Amino acid sequence: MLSRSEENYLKAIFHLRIEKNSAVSTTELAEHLNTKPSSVTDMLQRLNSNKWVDYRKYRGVILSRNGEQAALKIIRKHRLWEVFLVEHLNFSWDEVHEVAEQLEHIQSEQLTSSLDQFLNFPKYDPHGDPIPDATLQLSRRTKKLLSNFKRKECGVCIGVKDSSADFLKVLDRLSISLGSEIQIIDIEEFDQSMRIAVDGQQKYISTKIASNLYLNPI
Amino acid sequence: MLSRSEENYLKAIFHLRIEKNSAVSTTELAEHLNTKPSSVTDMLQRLNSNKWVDYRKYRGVILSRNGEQAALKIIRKHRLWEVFLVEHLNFSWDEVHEVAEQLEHIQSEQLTSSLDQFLNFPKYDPHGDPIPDATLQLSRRTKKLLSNFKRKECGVCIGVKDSSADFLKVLDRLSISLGSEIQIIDIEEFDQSMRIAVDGQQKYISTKIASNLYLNPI
DNA sequence: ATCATTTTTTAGATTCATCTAAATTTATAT
DNA sequence: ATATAAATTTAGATGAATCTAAAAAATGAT
Repeated sequence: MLSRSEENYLKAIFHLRIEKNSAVSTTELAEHLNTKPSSVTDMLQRLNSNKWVDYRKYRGVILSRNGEQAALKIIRKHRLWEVFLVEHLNFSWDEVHEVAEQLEHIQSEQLTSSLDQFLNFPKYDPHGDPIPDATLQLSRRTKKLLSNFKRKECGVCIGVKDSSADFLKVLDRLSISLGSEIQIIDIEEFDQSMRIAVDGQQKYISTKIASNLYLNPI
Repeated sequence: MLSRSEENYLKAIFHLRIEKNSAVSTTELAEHLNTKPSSVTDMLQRLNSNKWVDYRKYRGVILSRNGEQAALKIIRKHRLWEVFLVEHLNFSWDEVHEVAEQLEHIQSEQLTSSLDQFLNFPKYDPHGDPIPDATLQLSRRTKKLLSNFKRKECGVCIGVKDSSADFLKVLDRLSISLGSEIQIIDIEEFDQSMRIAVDGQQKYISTKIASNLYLNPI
């Protein structure tokens, strides 16, 4: 069985791999996990010899089939718990992450599947990220950063790229949440900042905000 | 902060202390925690130097004020999660323990108090054990083993002494659950086995069963 | 009160996950 | 192409939590 630490490594590799689409480097992992490159090397050697990852000295690491399945199981639990916390325990979307980081390590198939059922088999978590189903399949839908939209275009908010508490609080202040309908009214040539309508209400937003918000184009 | 292992020691000391009402010995702890006496000694020395327990060489251990509060917090979480699992995720009362053993270590005041509220501030868990409230106070009520009842006496089932899955399954088979009204019809002189009525239905039960079932006398 | 038995502690080793410092390999810039 | 910088790995150490084996203390039976 995987230790908690091994689980965290697999999850980190999974996430970094998606962001970059190439093998994940020791340093990246170390930064992501708040640890030192030398510790990462140690762990990668262990994970490699147990066939959870494919790791080559100096060349980075990718998940094996088993490692990917393991990572998906953890992500499934993480996101299901996030839904539970937000929908039933009144957590706000910037408060869930830390607790879900702990809950994702609970080992019980029965718990995971009952929770899934209790929540009515949700497909997306409170940040709009897809929840792997019981067979570990992920739903996919077109998502485009708001910053890539043009004047007059429209979309529904379906997720965030940066899910830091700071950013999520900004969105709360702008009354932007999952499902909000957003239309681009104008884009400032000078700095690419945008004037948008959120469910009809006009707002000004910076490029940084626009480049962290995912919309599903209408 | 306490490690998971330290938390388990404090909880074990708390439980064993209640059963015995005297200082808890190294060997008892080792048995309860499935570990070796020498490991227990090590841990007790650490817990002692951090003031979680009062431990004297060769004399056993009791919890300090802090240690007791810490133990109660863990027990509170354990029992709240048991209620959640049974009432909302359809776990049976013999399935909850193992999962609750994991969930009790999740660190989040907000989670504990929201869960408490979500469950409507339950006072007892699915085995009838009292749940410490937010101030860590335990409800108390008279409970008497069924084996100590006399002919004709009556009571309501409020808990079990042995909460092993095996015993709980026996109770399920006898349709005895928390809240069941039980009357002693007859006691066999020879072996103290009992004929009882459970919510009106007559059943035969062994002394061993009777001495593991708590009733609140009517 | 003494000795055998039981319990407990100490000493020393092991594994996991981490660290720092040094060595090595790869990448980059001229 | 080579030197310098950056990234990575290795070597050796540490602390938590455990173990086994040996030593020490407490208990209990005569």
